[in-house]
Amino acid sequence: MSSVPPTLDDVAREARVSRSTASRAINGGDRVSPEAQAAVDDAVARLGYTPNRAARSLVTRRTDSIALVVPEPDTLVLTDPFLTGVLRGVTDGIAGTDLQLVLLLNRQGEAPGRIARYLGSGHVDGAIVASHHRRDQLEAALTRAQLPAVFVGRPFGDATHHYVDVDNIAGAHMATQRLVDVGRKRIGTITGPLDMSAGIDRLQGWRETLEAAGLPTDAFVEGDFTAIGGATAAEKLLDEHPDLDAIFAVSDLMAEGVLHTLHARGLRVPEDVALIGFDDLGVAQHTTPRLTTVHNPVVQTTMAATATLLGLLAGAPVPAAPQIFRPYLVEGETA
Amino acid sequence: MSSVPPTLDDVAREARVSRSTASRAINGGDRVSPEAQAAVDDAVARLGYTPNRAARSLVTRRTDSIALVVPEPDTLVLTDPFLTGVLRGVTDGIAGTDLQLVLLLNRQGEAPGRIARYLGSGHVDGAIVASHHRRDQLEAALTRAQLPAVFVGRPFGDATHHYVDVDNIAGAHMATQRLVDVGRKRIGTITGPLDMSAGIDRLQGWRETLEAAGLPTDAFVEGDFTAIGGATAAEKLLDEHPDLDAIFAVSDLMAEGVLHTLHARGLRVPEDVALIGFDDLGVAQHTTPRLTTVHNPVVQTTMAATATLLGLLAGAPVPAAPQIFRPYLVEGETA
DNA sequence: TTGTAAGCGTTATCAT
DNA sequence: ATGATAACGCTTACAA
Repeated sequence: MSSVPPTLDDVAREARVSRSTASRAINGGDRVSPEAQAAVDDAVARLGYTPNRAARSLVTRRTDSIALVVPEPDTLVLTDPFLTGVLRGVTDGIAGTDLQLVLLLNRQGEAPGRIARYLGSGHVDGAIVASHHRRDQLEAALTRAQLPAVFVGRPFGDATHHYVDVDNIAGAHMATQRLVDVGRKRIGTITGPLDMSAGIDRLQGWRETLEAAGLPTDAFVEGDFTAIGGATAAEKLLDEHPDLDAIFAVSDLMAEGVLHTLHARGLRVPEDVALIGFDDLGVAQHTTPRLTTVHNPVVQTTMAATATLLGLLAGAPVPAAPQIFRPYLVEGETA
Repeated sequence: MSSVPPTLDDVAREARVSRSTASRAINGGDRVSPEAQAAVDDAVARLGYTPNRAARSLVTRRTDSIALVVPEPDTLVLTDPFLTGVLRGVTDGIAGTDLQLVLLLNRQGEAPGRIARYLGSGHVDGAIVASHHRRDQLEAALTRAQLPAVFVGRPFGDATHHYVDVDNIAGAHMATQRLVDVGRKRIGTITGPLDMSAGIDRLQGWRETLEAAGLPTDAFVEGDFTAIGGATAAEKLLDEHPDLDAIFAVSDLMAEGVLHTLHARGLRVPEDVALIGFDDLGVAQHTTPRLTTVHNPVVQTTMAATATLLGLLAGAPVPAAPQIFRPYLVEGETA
């Protein structure tokens, strides 16, 4: 009942072995006699011993923890189902391991660099990066720190970073093609942030599809992946292009906002304006009318990223190419 | 460009001072000459030095990190806006500090005790516990470990743990009273898990209000805070009590499920059955019709919990009583 | 198989 | 104000 936690020395004393033997018994038990092993196990149980990670990490140079980095300037993203999916993917991905998850979020009005500094100072063995913007200097920091890392979503720099992604271009193509197929001629889009690869790629998918169909590609407004942002962008888009008969909002949250704007303007969906979203992470099923969308396998994607990171940490050979997951169209009532 | 990170010794050498002086200069700079300070600052910048936390923590016996513990057996809670709010509250609460956040989630089908063990072994300086169930032995583990901790939501054991809470009884009262006020006579409830204090308290608030109004308190079914669970519970509730003219679902997610069930049965809301939820964390505004609910100030509550924890860590005097935040009714179209 | 001893990178104590 | 020096709790050669 002492106030200070027991140390390895205490265990060794209790088990009447040397500290080294105790250590060996505790870590896998290689080269320890059955008797010693039993004695140590006993002592550990009696004392309620649990190794001091700081001390261990000091000598092993491992921390047994990984970071989930979300360098998102907007705290509201926490509300985004995408992030929830990422979190889920990472926790599922490290289930069964002894790894701890350290959450590195950008903080309200905080000087940049804190995250980079943290990553650089050996407090974690590796990192999963999600919701990554072009401007944050994470990629450079990661390279500098030589920290094993896997991005969820294609990073920007030279192809030195590992990543896993959903095929955003294909997804945007599916969505846009659907609108073309149902006979829409004037198809606008509300993009994601254009400093994120998901934003860029989905815009590209939309544009290429329209070009292939011989339709105009001038109607787009940049959005921010939030519902309110989607509503606002829709106002702008409709003001500039009142003749639109379809909108592809590249996230369901934004599509929800668009729905709101369309409703406010008395436009019927899909009769007047067809609408299609992207993500299918729970939001689409709950809108009225139910949103047609493109399923984004985030959990799967993030689990793959985590698996890759674990491989990296284990010294596995570097995978040749990134894993790219395929999205698919989900029928709703809006397109 | 060496592969190993620079150590304090490197800095000291570079700055031409002793390691002790370097250390002092880095930590607050008490009792260091301006020259020495400058030299060290310079060296730190040149070398890109950042202290090794493990080493530091080994001697200071602090880890500069706190845990957010979510001992929730169901991984799906990650989707719950409540959790999102908690996460938000904690990150906001530690903004401006140097604290790191370690996320401790229950993992799919994992032996219990891992979290307790982790908390007990000095890897974090303190903990915020949310979504706590009676059965998990966290409280005991926390006491045993003498780890500073603050619960978000009243814990069960003897009153030894700090906590912050929303006044669930009052919130449930507001909701139920509203239903009474609009003339409903047969008011059922879908409770939260009854091994959680939020579940227990909201049920109590409902019951007391009905008793005071001279109405029956037999119509309740236990729910699980999820939308699907809410839908299922509503089926059961309506089967058992077809005469209900109002339902209080103690979370908006569950209320959403109830809405679905009512709709499926051709019951109009609020004409046939009035409905009121609890939380107001984004869900209520997006249902059709818009849900009447009770605002739950989670972010605020969790920030308070975090502030309390920081105080504890700083050795502040123990607050006499838990902070209890007050919910309030939010008008919608369903009651 | 076991134990001895040497660090891992910091901070803290105590002379100077 | 500064600098030796001794911990902190652990793992890991290396020797026995």
